[in-house]
Amino acid sequence: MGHKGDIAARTERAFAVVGLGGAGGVSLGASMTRALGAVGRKFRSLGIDCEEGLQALLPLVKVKGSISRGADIVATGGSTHCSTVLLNGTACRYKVTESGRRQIFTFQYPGDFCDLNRYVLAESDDAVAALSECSVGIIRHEDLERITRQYPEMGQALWRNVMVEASIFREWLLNVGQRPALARIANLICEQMVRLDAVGIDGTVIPLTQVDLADAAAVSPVHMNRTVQDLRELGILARSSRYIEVVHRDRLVDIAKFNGRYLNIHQTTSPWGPPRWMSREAAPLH
Amino acid sequence: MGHKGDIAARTERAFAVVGLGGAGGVSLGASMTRALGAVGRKFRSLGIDCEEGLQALLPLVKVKGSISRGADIVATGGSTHCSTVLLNGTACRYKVTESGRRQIFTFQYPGDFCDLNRYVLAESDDAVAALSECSVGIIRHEDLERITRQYPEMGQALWRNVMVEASIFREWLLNVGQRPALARIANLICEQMVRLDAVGIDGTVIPLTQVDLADAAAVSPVHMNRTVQDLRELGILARSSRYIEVVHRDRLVDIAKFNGRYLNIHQTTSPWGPPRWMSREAAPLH
DNA sequence: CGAATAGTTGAGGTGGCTCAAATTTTGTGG
DNA sequence: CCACAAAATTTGAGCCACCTCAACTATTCG
Repeated sequence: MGHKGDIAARTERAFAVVGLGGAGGVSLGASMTRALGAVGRKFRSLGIDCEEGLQALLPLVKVKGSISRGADIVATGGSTHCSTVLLNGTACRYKVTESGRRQIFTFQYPGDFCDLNRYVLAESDDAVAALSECSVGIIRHEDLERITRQYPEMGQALWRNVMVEASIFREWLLNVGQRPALARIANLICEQMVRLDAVGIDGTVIPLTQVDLADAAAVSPVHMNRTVQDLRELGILARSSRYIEVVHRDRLVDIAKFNGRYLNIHQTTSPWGPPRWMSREAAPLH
Repeated sequence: MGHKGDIAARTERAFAVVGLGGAGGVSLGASMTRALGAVGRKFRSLGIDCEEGLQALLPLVKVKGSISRGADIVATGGSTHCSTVLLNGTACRYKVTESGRRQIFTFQYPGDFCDLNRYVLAESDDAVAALSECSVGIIRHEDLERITRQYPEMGQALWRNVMVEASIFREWLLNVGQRPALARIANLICEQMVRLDAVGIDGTVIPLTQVDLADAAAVSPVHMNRTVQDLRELGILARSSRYIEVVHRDRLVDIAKFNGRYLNIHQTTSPWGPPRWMSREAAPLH
């Protein structure tokens, strides 16, 4: 308990000092600290408690700048010498068919790596687009290499990160392939709640439009809209525009029959209580 | 050219000698050599040319035995101290919804690792089932660890393997989410052709039933059947039972608008000519 | 040769799609 | 702060790709 907060605090402090060297103004410094803090939280959600490694890694993240909604953060294509981290905002990984239809593979939140696959594979045919104003950082592959050599736990975290991503793809495939629209959409929303909470963002407010969700759930925007309205009438979602607001978590989890084990989240930074979402036939606690 | 065959030959020799110690009878020995050879071909398809590493790895693969169609090779659940390799037969990775619907995530062929994710993640909620009589081998995680420490290239190969798997999941999600049944099924079949060829198995004969394919493409068995019949009438598939036989590769690739880049296959063991499937808007060759 | 599995066929139903237009919300420049 | 443009959401209507159910046939295997 005290332990968690402890590490978080030390992590942020480390950044304020090392990352910015005390040079920036108050406002920039604060936002930077918060931004890099997301990376720290992400690592913690992966079950890594290697403060030293984190302190070594984070100063190597160079803030690259801001990208506006609709623009690509990472484009299709060949290898690069560095990888991208989302520091602020919401993004999505996607691909487009020959006939122009877009499928979103995963949503990305602060702390998420955008193109770790390129670190290994060089060639990649998917892209990452900003779904809101985003700020991103980059880290050079050689730096990443050095860190993982020096702090094996950090390398493990990256492995886990990749594995969890793959696990998300599989769950989505199950979701899109086998569940009817309502359950499918409910599942999708549940996942976003949990993942947002895991990096310390309030999961009841999901920063995605209905159109974004439609491309993720593989339903038409029209049908997404109708389903959202159904969920509102059930008292589960709130009447909000440009984002989804969950007002009745439990009932949503119930409709979805959601089980978040596939996310492999180890610890939660969420101040919104214990991870109830794991409830369903989850942990062998007693 | 000569190079390829060279390595393959040496690999097989290494096995016959090291793996079996010259102890087994002719028939068992030969099938063993062939089985482990698949693992070698798999590594080569990943673009790894580390013969030493392979020679070190392969003797550590213990043949575990035979599993019959329908049975699970790897069940849902917690961590193990070893990973499983498919040596012979066809398998699939899958998961089932709360309402009993099955989604297949990928098909697996000789040489494929079944549960590399458990090496990293401990917990995994998907399973691997045999789709034919399968023989599998196991390798202990500590051995894997030693090998990858000693031969970094081998570790790279495992990374790549995981990344390519994830890439397949994404493509399938695009496929299931955004393409109509005919194109979807054509894509699916194209992928199997290419992947089989890549490990030296004739890709024109795909060892999958229509039911298996249906659970992968997320269409009902009835609709799969009707689509297969359509493809037959187009002269693309042959009239065959319990497997799919492709008689007109190019036309299938054309219907699918298939582009196999996402498979990241580096070299091909296939004696059936150059990888034409890569043709479509593929490499910047000239 | 029977039992099981895989494939085939017909008929009827529907979940979700497309098209198209209206309305609301948000962002932008003046 | 307003007016306009752009983006997001909403609504209605018609339709069709694919589904389910159910029975029948062909194949495989013990």
